[in-house]
Amino acid sequence: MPRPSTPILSRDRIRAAALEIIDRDGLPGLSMRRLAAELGVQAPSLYSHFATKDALLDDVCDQMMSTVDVSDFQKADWRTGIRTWARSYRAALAAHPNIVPFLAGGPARRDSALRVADAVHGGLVGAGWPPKIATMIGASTKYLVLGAAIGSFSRGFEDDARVYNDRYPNLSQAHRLAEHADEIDQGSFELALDSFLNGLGVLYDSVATRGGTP
Amino acid sequence: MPRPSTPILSRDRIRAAALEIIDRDGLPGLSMRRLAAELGVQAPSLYSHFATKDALLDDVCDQMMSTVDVSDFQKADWRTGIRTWARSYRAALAAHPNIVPFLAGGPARRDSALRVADAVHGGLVGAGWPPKIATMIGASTKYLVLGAAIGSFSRGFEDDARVYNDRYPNLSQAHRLAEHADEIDQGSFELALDSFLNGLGVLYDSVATRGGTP
DNA sequence: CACTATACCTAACGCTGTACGGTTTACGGC
DNA sequence: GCCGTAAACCGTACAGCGTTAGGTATAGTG
Repeated sequence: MPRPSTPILSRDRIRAAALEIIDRDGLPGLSMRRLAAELGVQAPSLYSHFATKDALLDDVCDQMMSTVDVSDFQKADWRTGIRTWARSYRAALAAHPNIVPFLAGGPARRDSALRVADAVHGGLVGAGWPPKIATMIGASTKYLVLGAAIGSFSRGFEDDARVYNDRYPNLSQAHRLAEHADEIDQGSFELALDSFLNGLGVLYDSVATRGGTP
Repeated sequence: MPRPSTPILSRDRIRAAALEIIDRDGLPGLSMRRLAAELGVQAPSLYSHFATKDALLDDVCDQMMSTVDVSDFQKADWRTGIRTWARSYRAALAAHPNIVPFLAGGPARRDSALRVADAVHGGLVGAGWPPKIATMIGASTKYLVLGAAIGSFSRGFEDDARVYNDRYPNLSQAHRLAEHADEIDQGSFELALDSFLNGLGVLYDSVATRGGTP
């Protein structure tokens, strides 16, 4: 079966199938053969559309990042800009947590990542932050989002209460974390974001160079 | 060459060699065969000491986490407790950044991780934080540290200035980030930690149940 | 001195990413 | 309408992966 009359594959279809497998079976569950099988095709055929597996994963990540919203840096004050950015960023990663370890490792040279970095830095400097600090605020926020996406805190604990009772008296309730994992993870993220922004507010008053939107 | 008169391998030696390879060649650079070769041994021999590769990596992580310092939760106020914990945590990860994606993915059921979680939660509750918020503070801090360790912000940018100038005006200086990567990453982490703690201070005054060390 | 557990070995299985070359079809130019 | 080229599949194959099974000689134990 050589070249088919209407193409079976397309970059979009491959991307979508790959993301589906990753969501369902985890990052190690994705192999080129399994992906190909799911698409009704042989593994090497995928290489007509993507140079390597990593290139495919890069593309999947790029697609995810395109939903990150940095528009508030131009429409609102810097706090709202950061908040909207961070929340949409986290939401994008939380929707596909299994790919985050790959995404986090890769460089920021992808187009969509640069688009975001540009908007963030521009927004902060425009609001009066010194460039050096603006860079660090961008980095800090990224840390928070990546960390929240990669290390679902609550899911790390066993459900079995007996593990904790004897030796870790302060963790006597830890086995119940898993039940409310999502709420706790989300609450922790919001707490961190709020506290971070509050703390930045104090700094802003002492270093901002011109009166942007405080 | 069957059983040697004096053992060639030991869990310690294997762990150390594995970490060395990971630091030098990255996480994908570690294979059981290469590790064995470096130890002057055949790959299956390693399975006399570790059940699987993941078990070995778990052990490496556990060893790294043993240097995390939570003693200030008992010796000082909660801010200092968090600060010392977060800094030693970050330092432990920054010393071996290549293993962080694995470490972050794994569960928190390892002994050293539970020891830390217990001390953190106990320290915060003891200082007057409501248990629910104490949990979230622990999670938030972990997010920050993991994110800072996994996503070295500055290293994500190309050195080539031309990449940015045309399309990303706000990133005109981005190519110089790599030069000062370490300082910027450290500075960003400290900025986030400071702001986070400052923000928490405000919250503390309104929710703490008894007057710990404010 | 015999017995067993240990700590290495070799061989092999099924899996991985991917390079190669073959085959048929779709498409643009004459 | 024919032809050359590029595209999009196929099958085969290779090196390397984690891991299992079974062999062998030594160390330690009764």
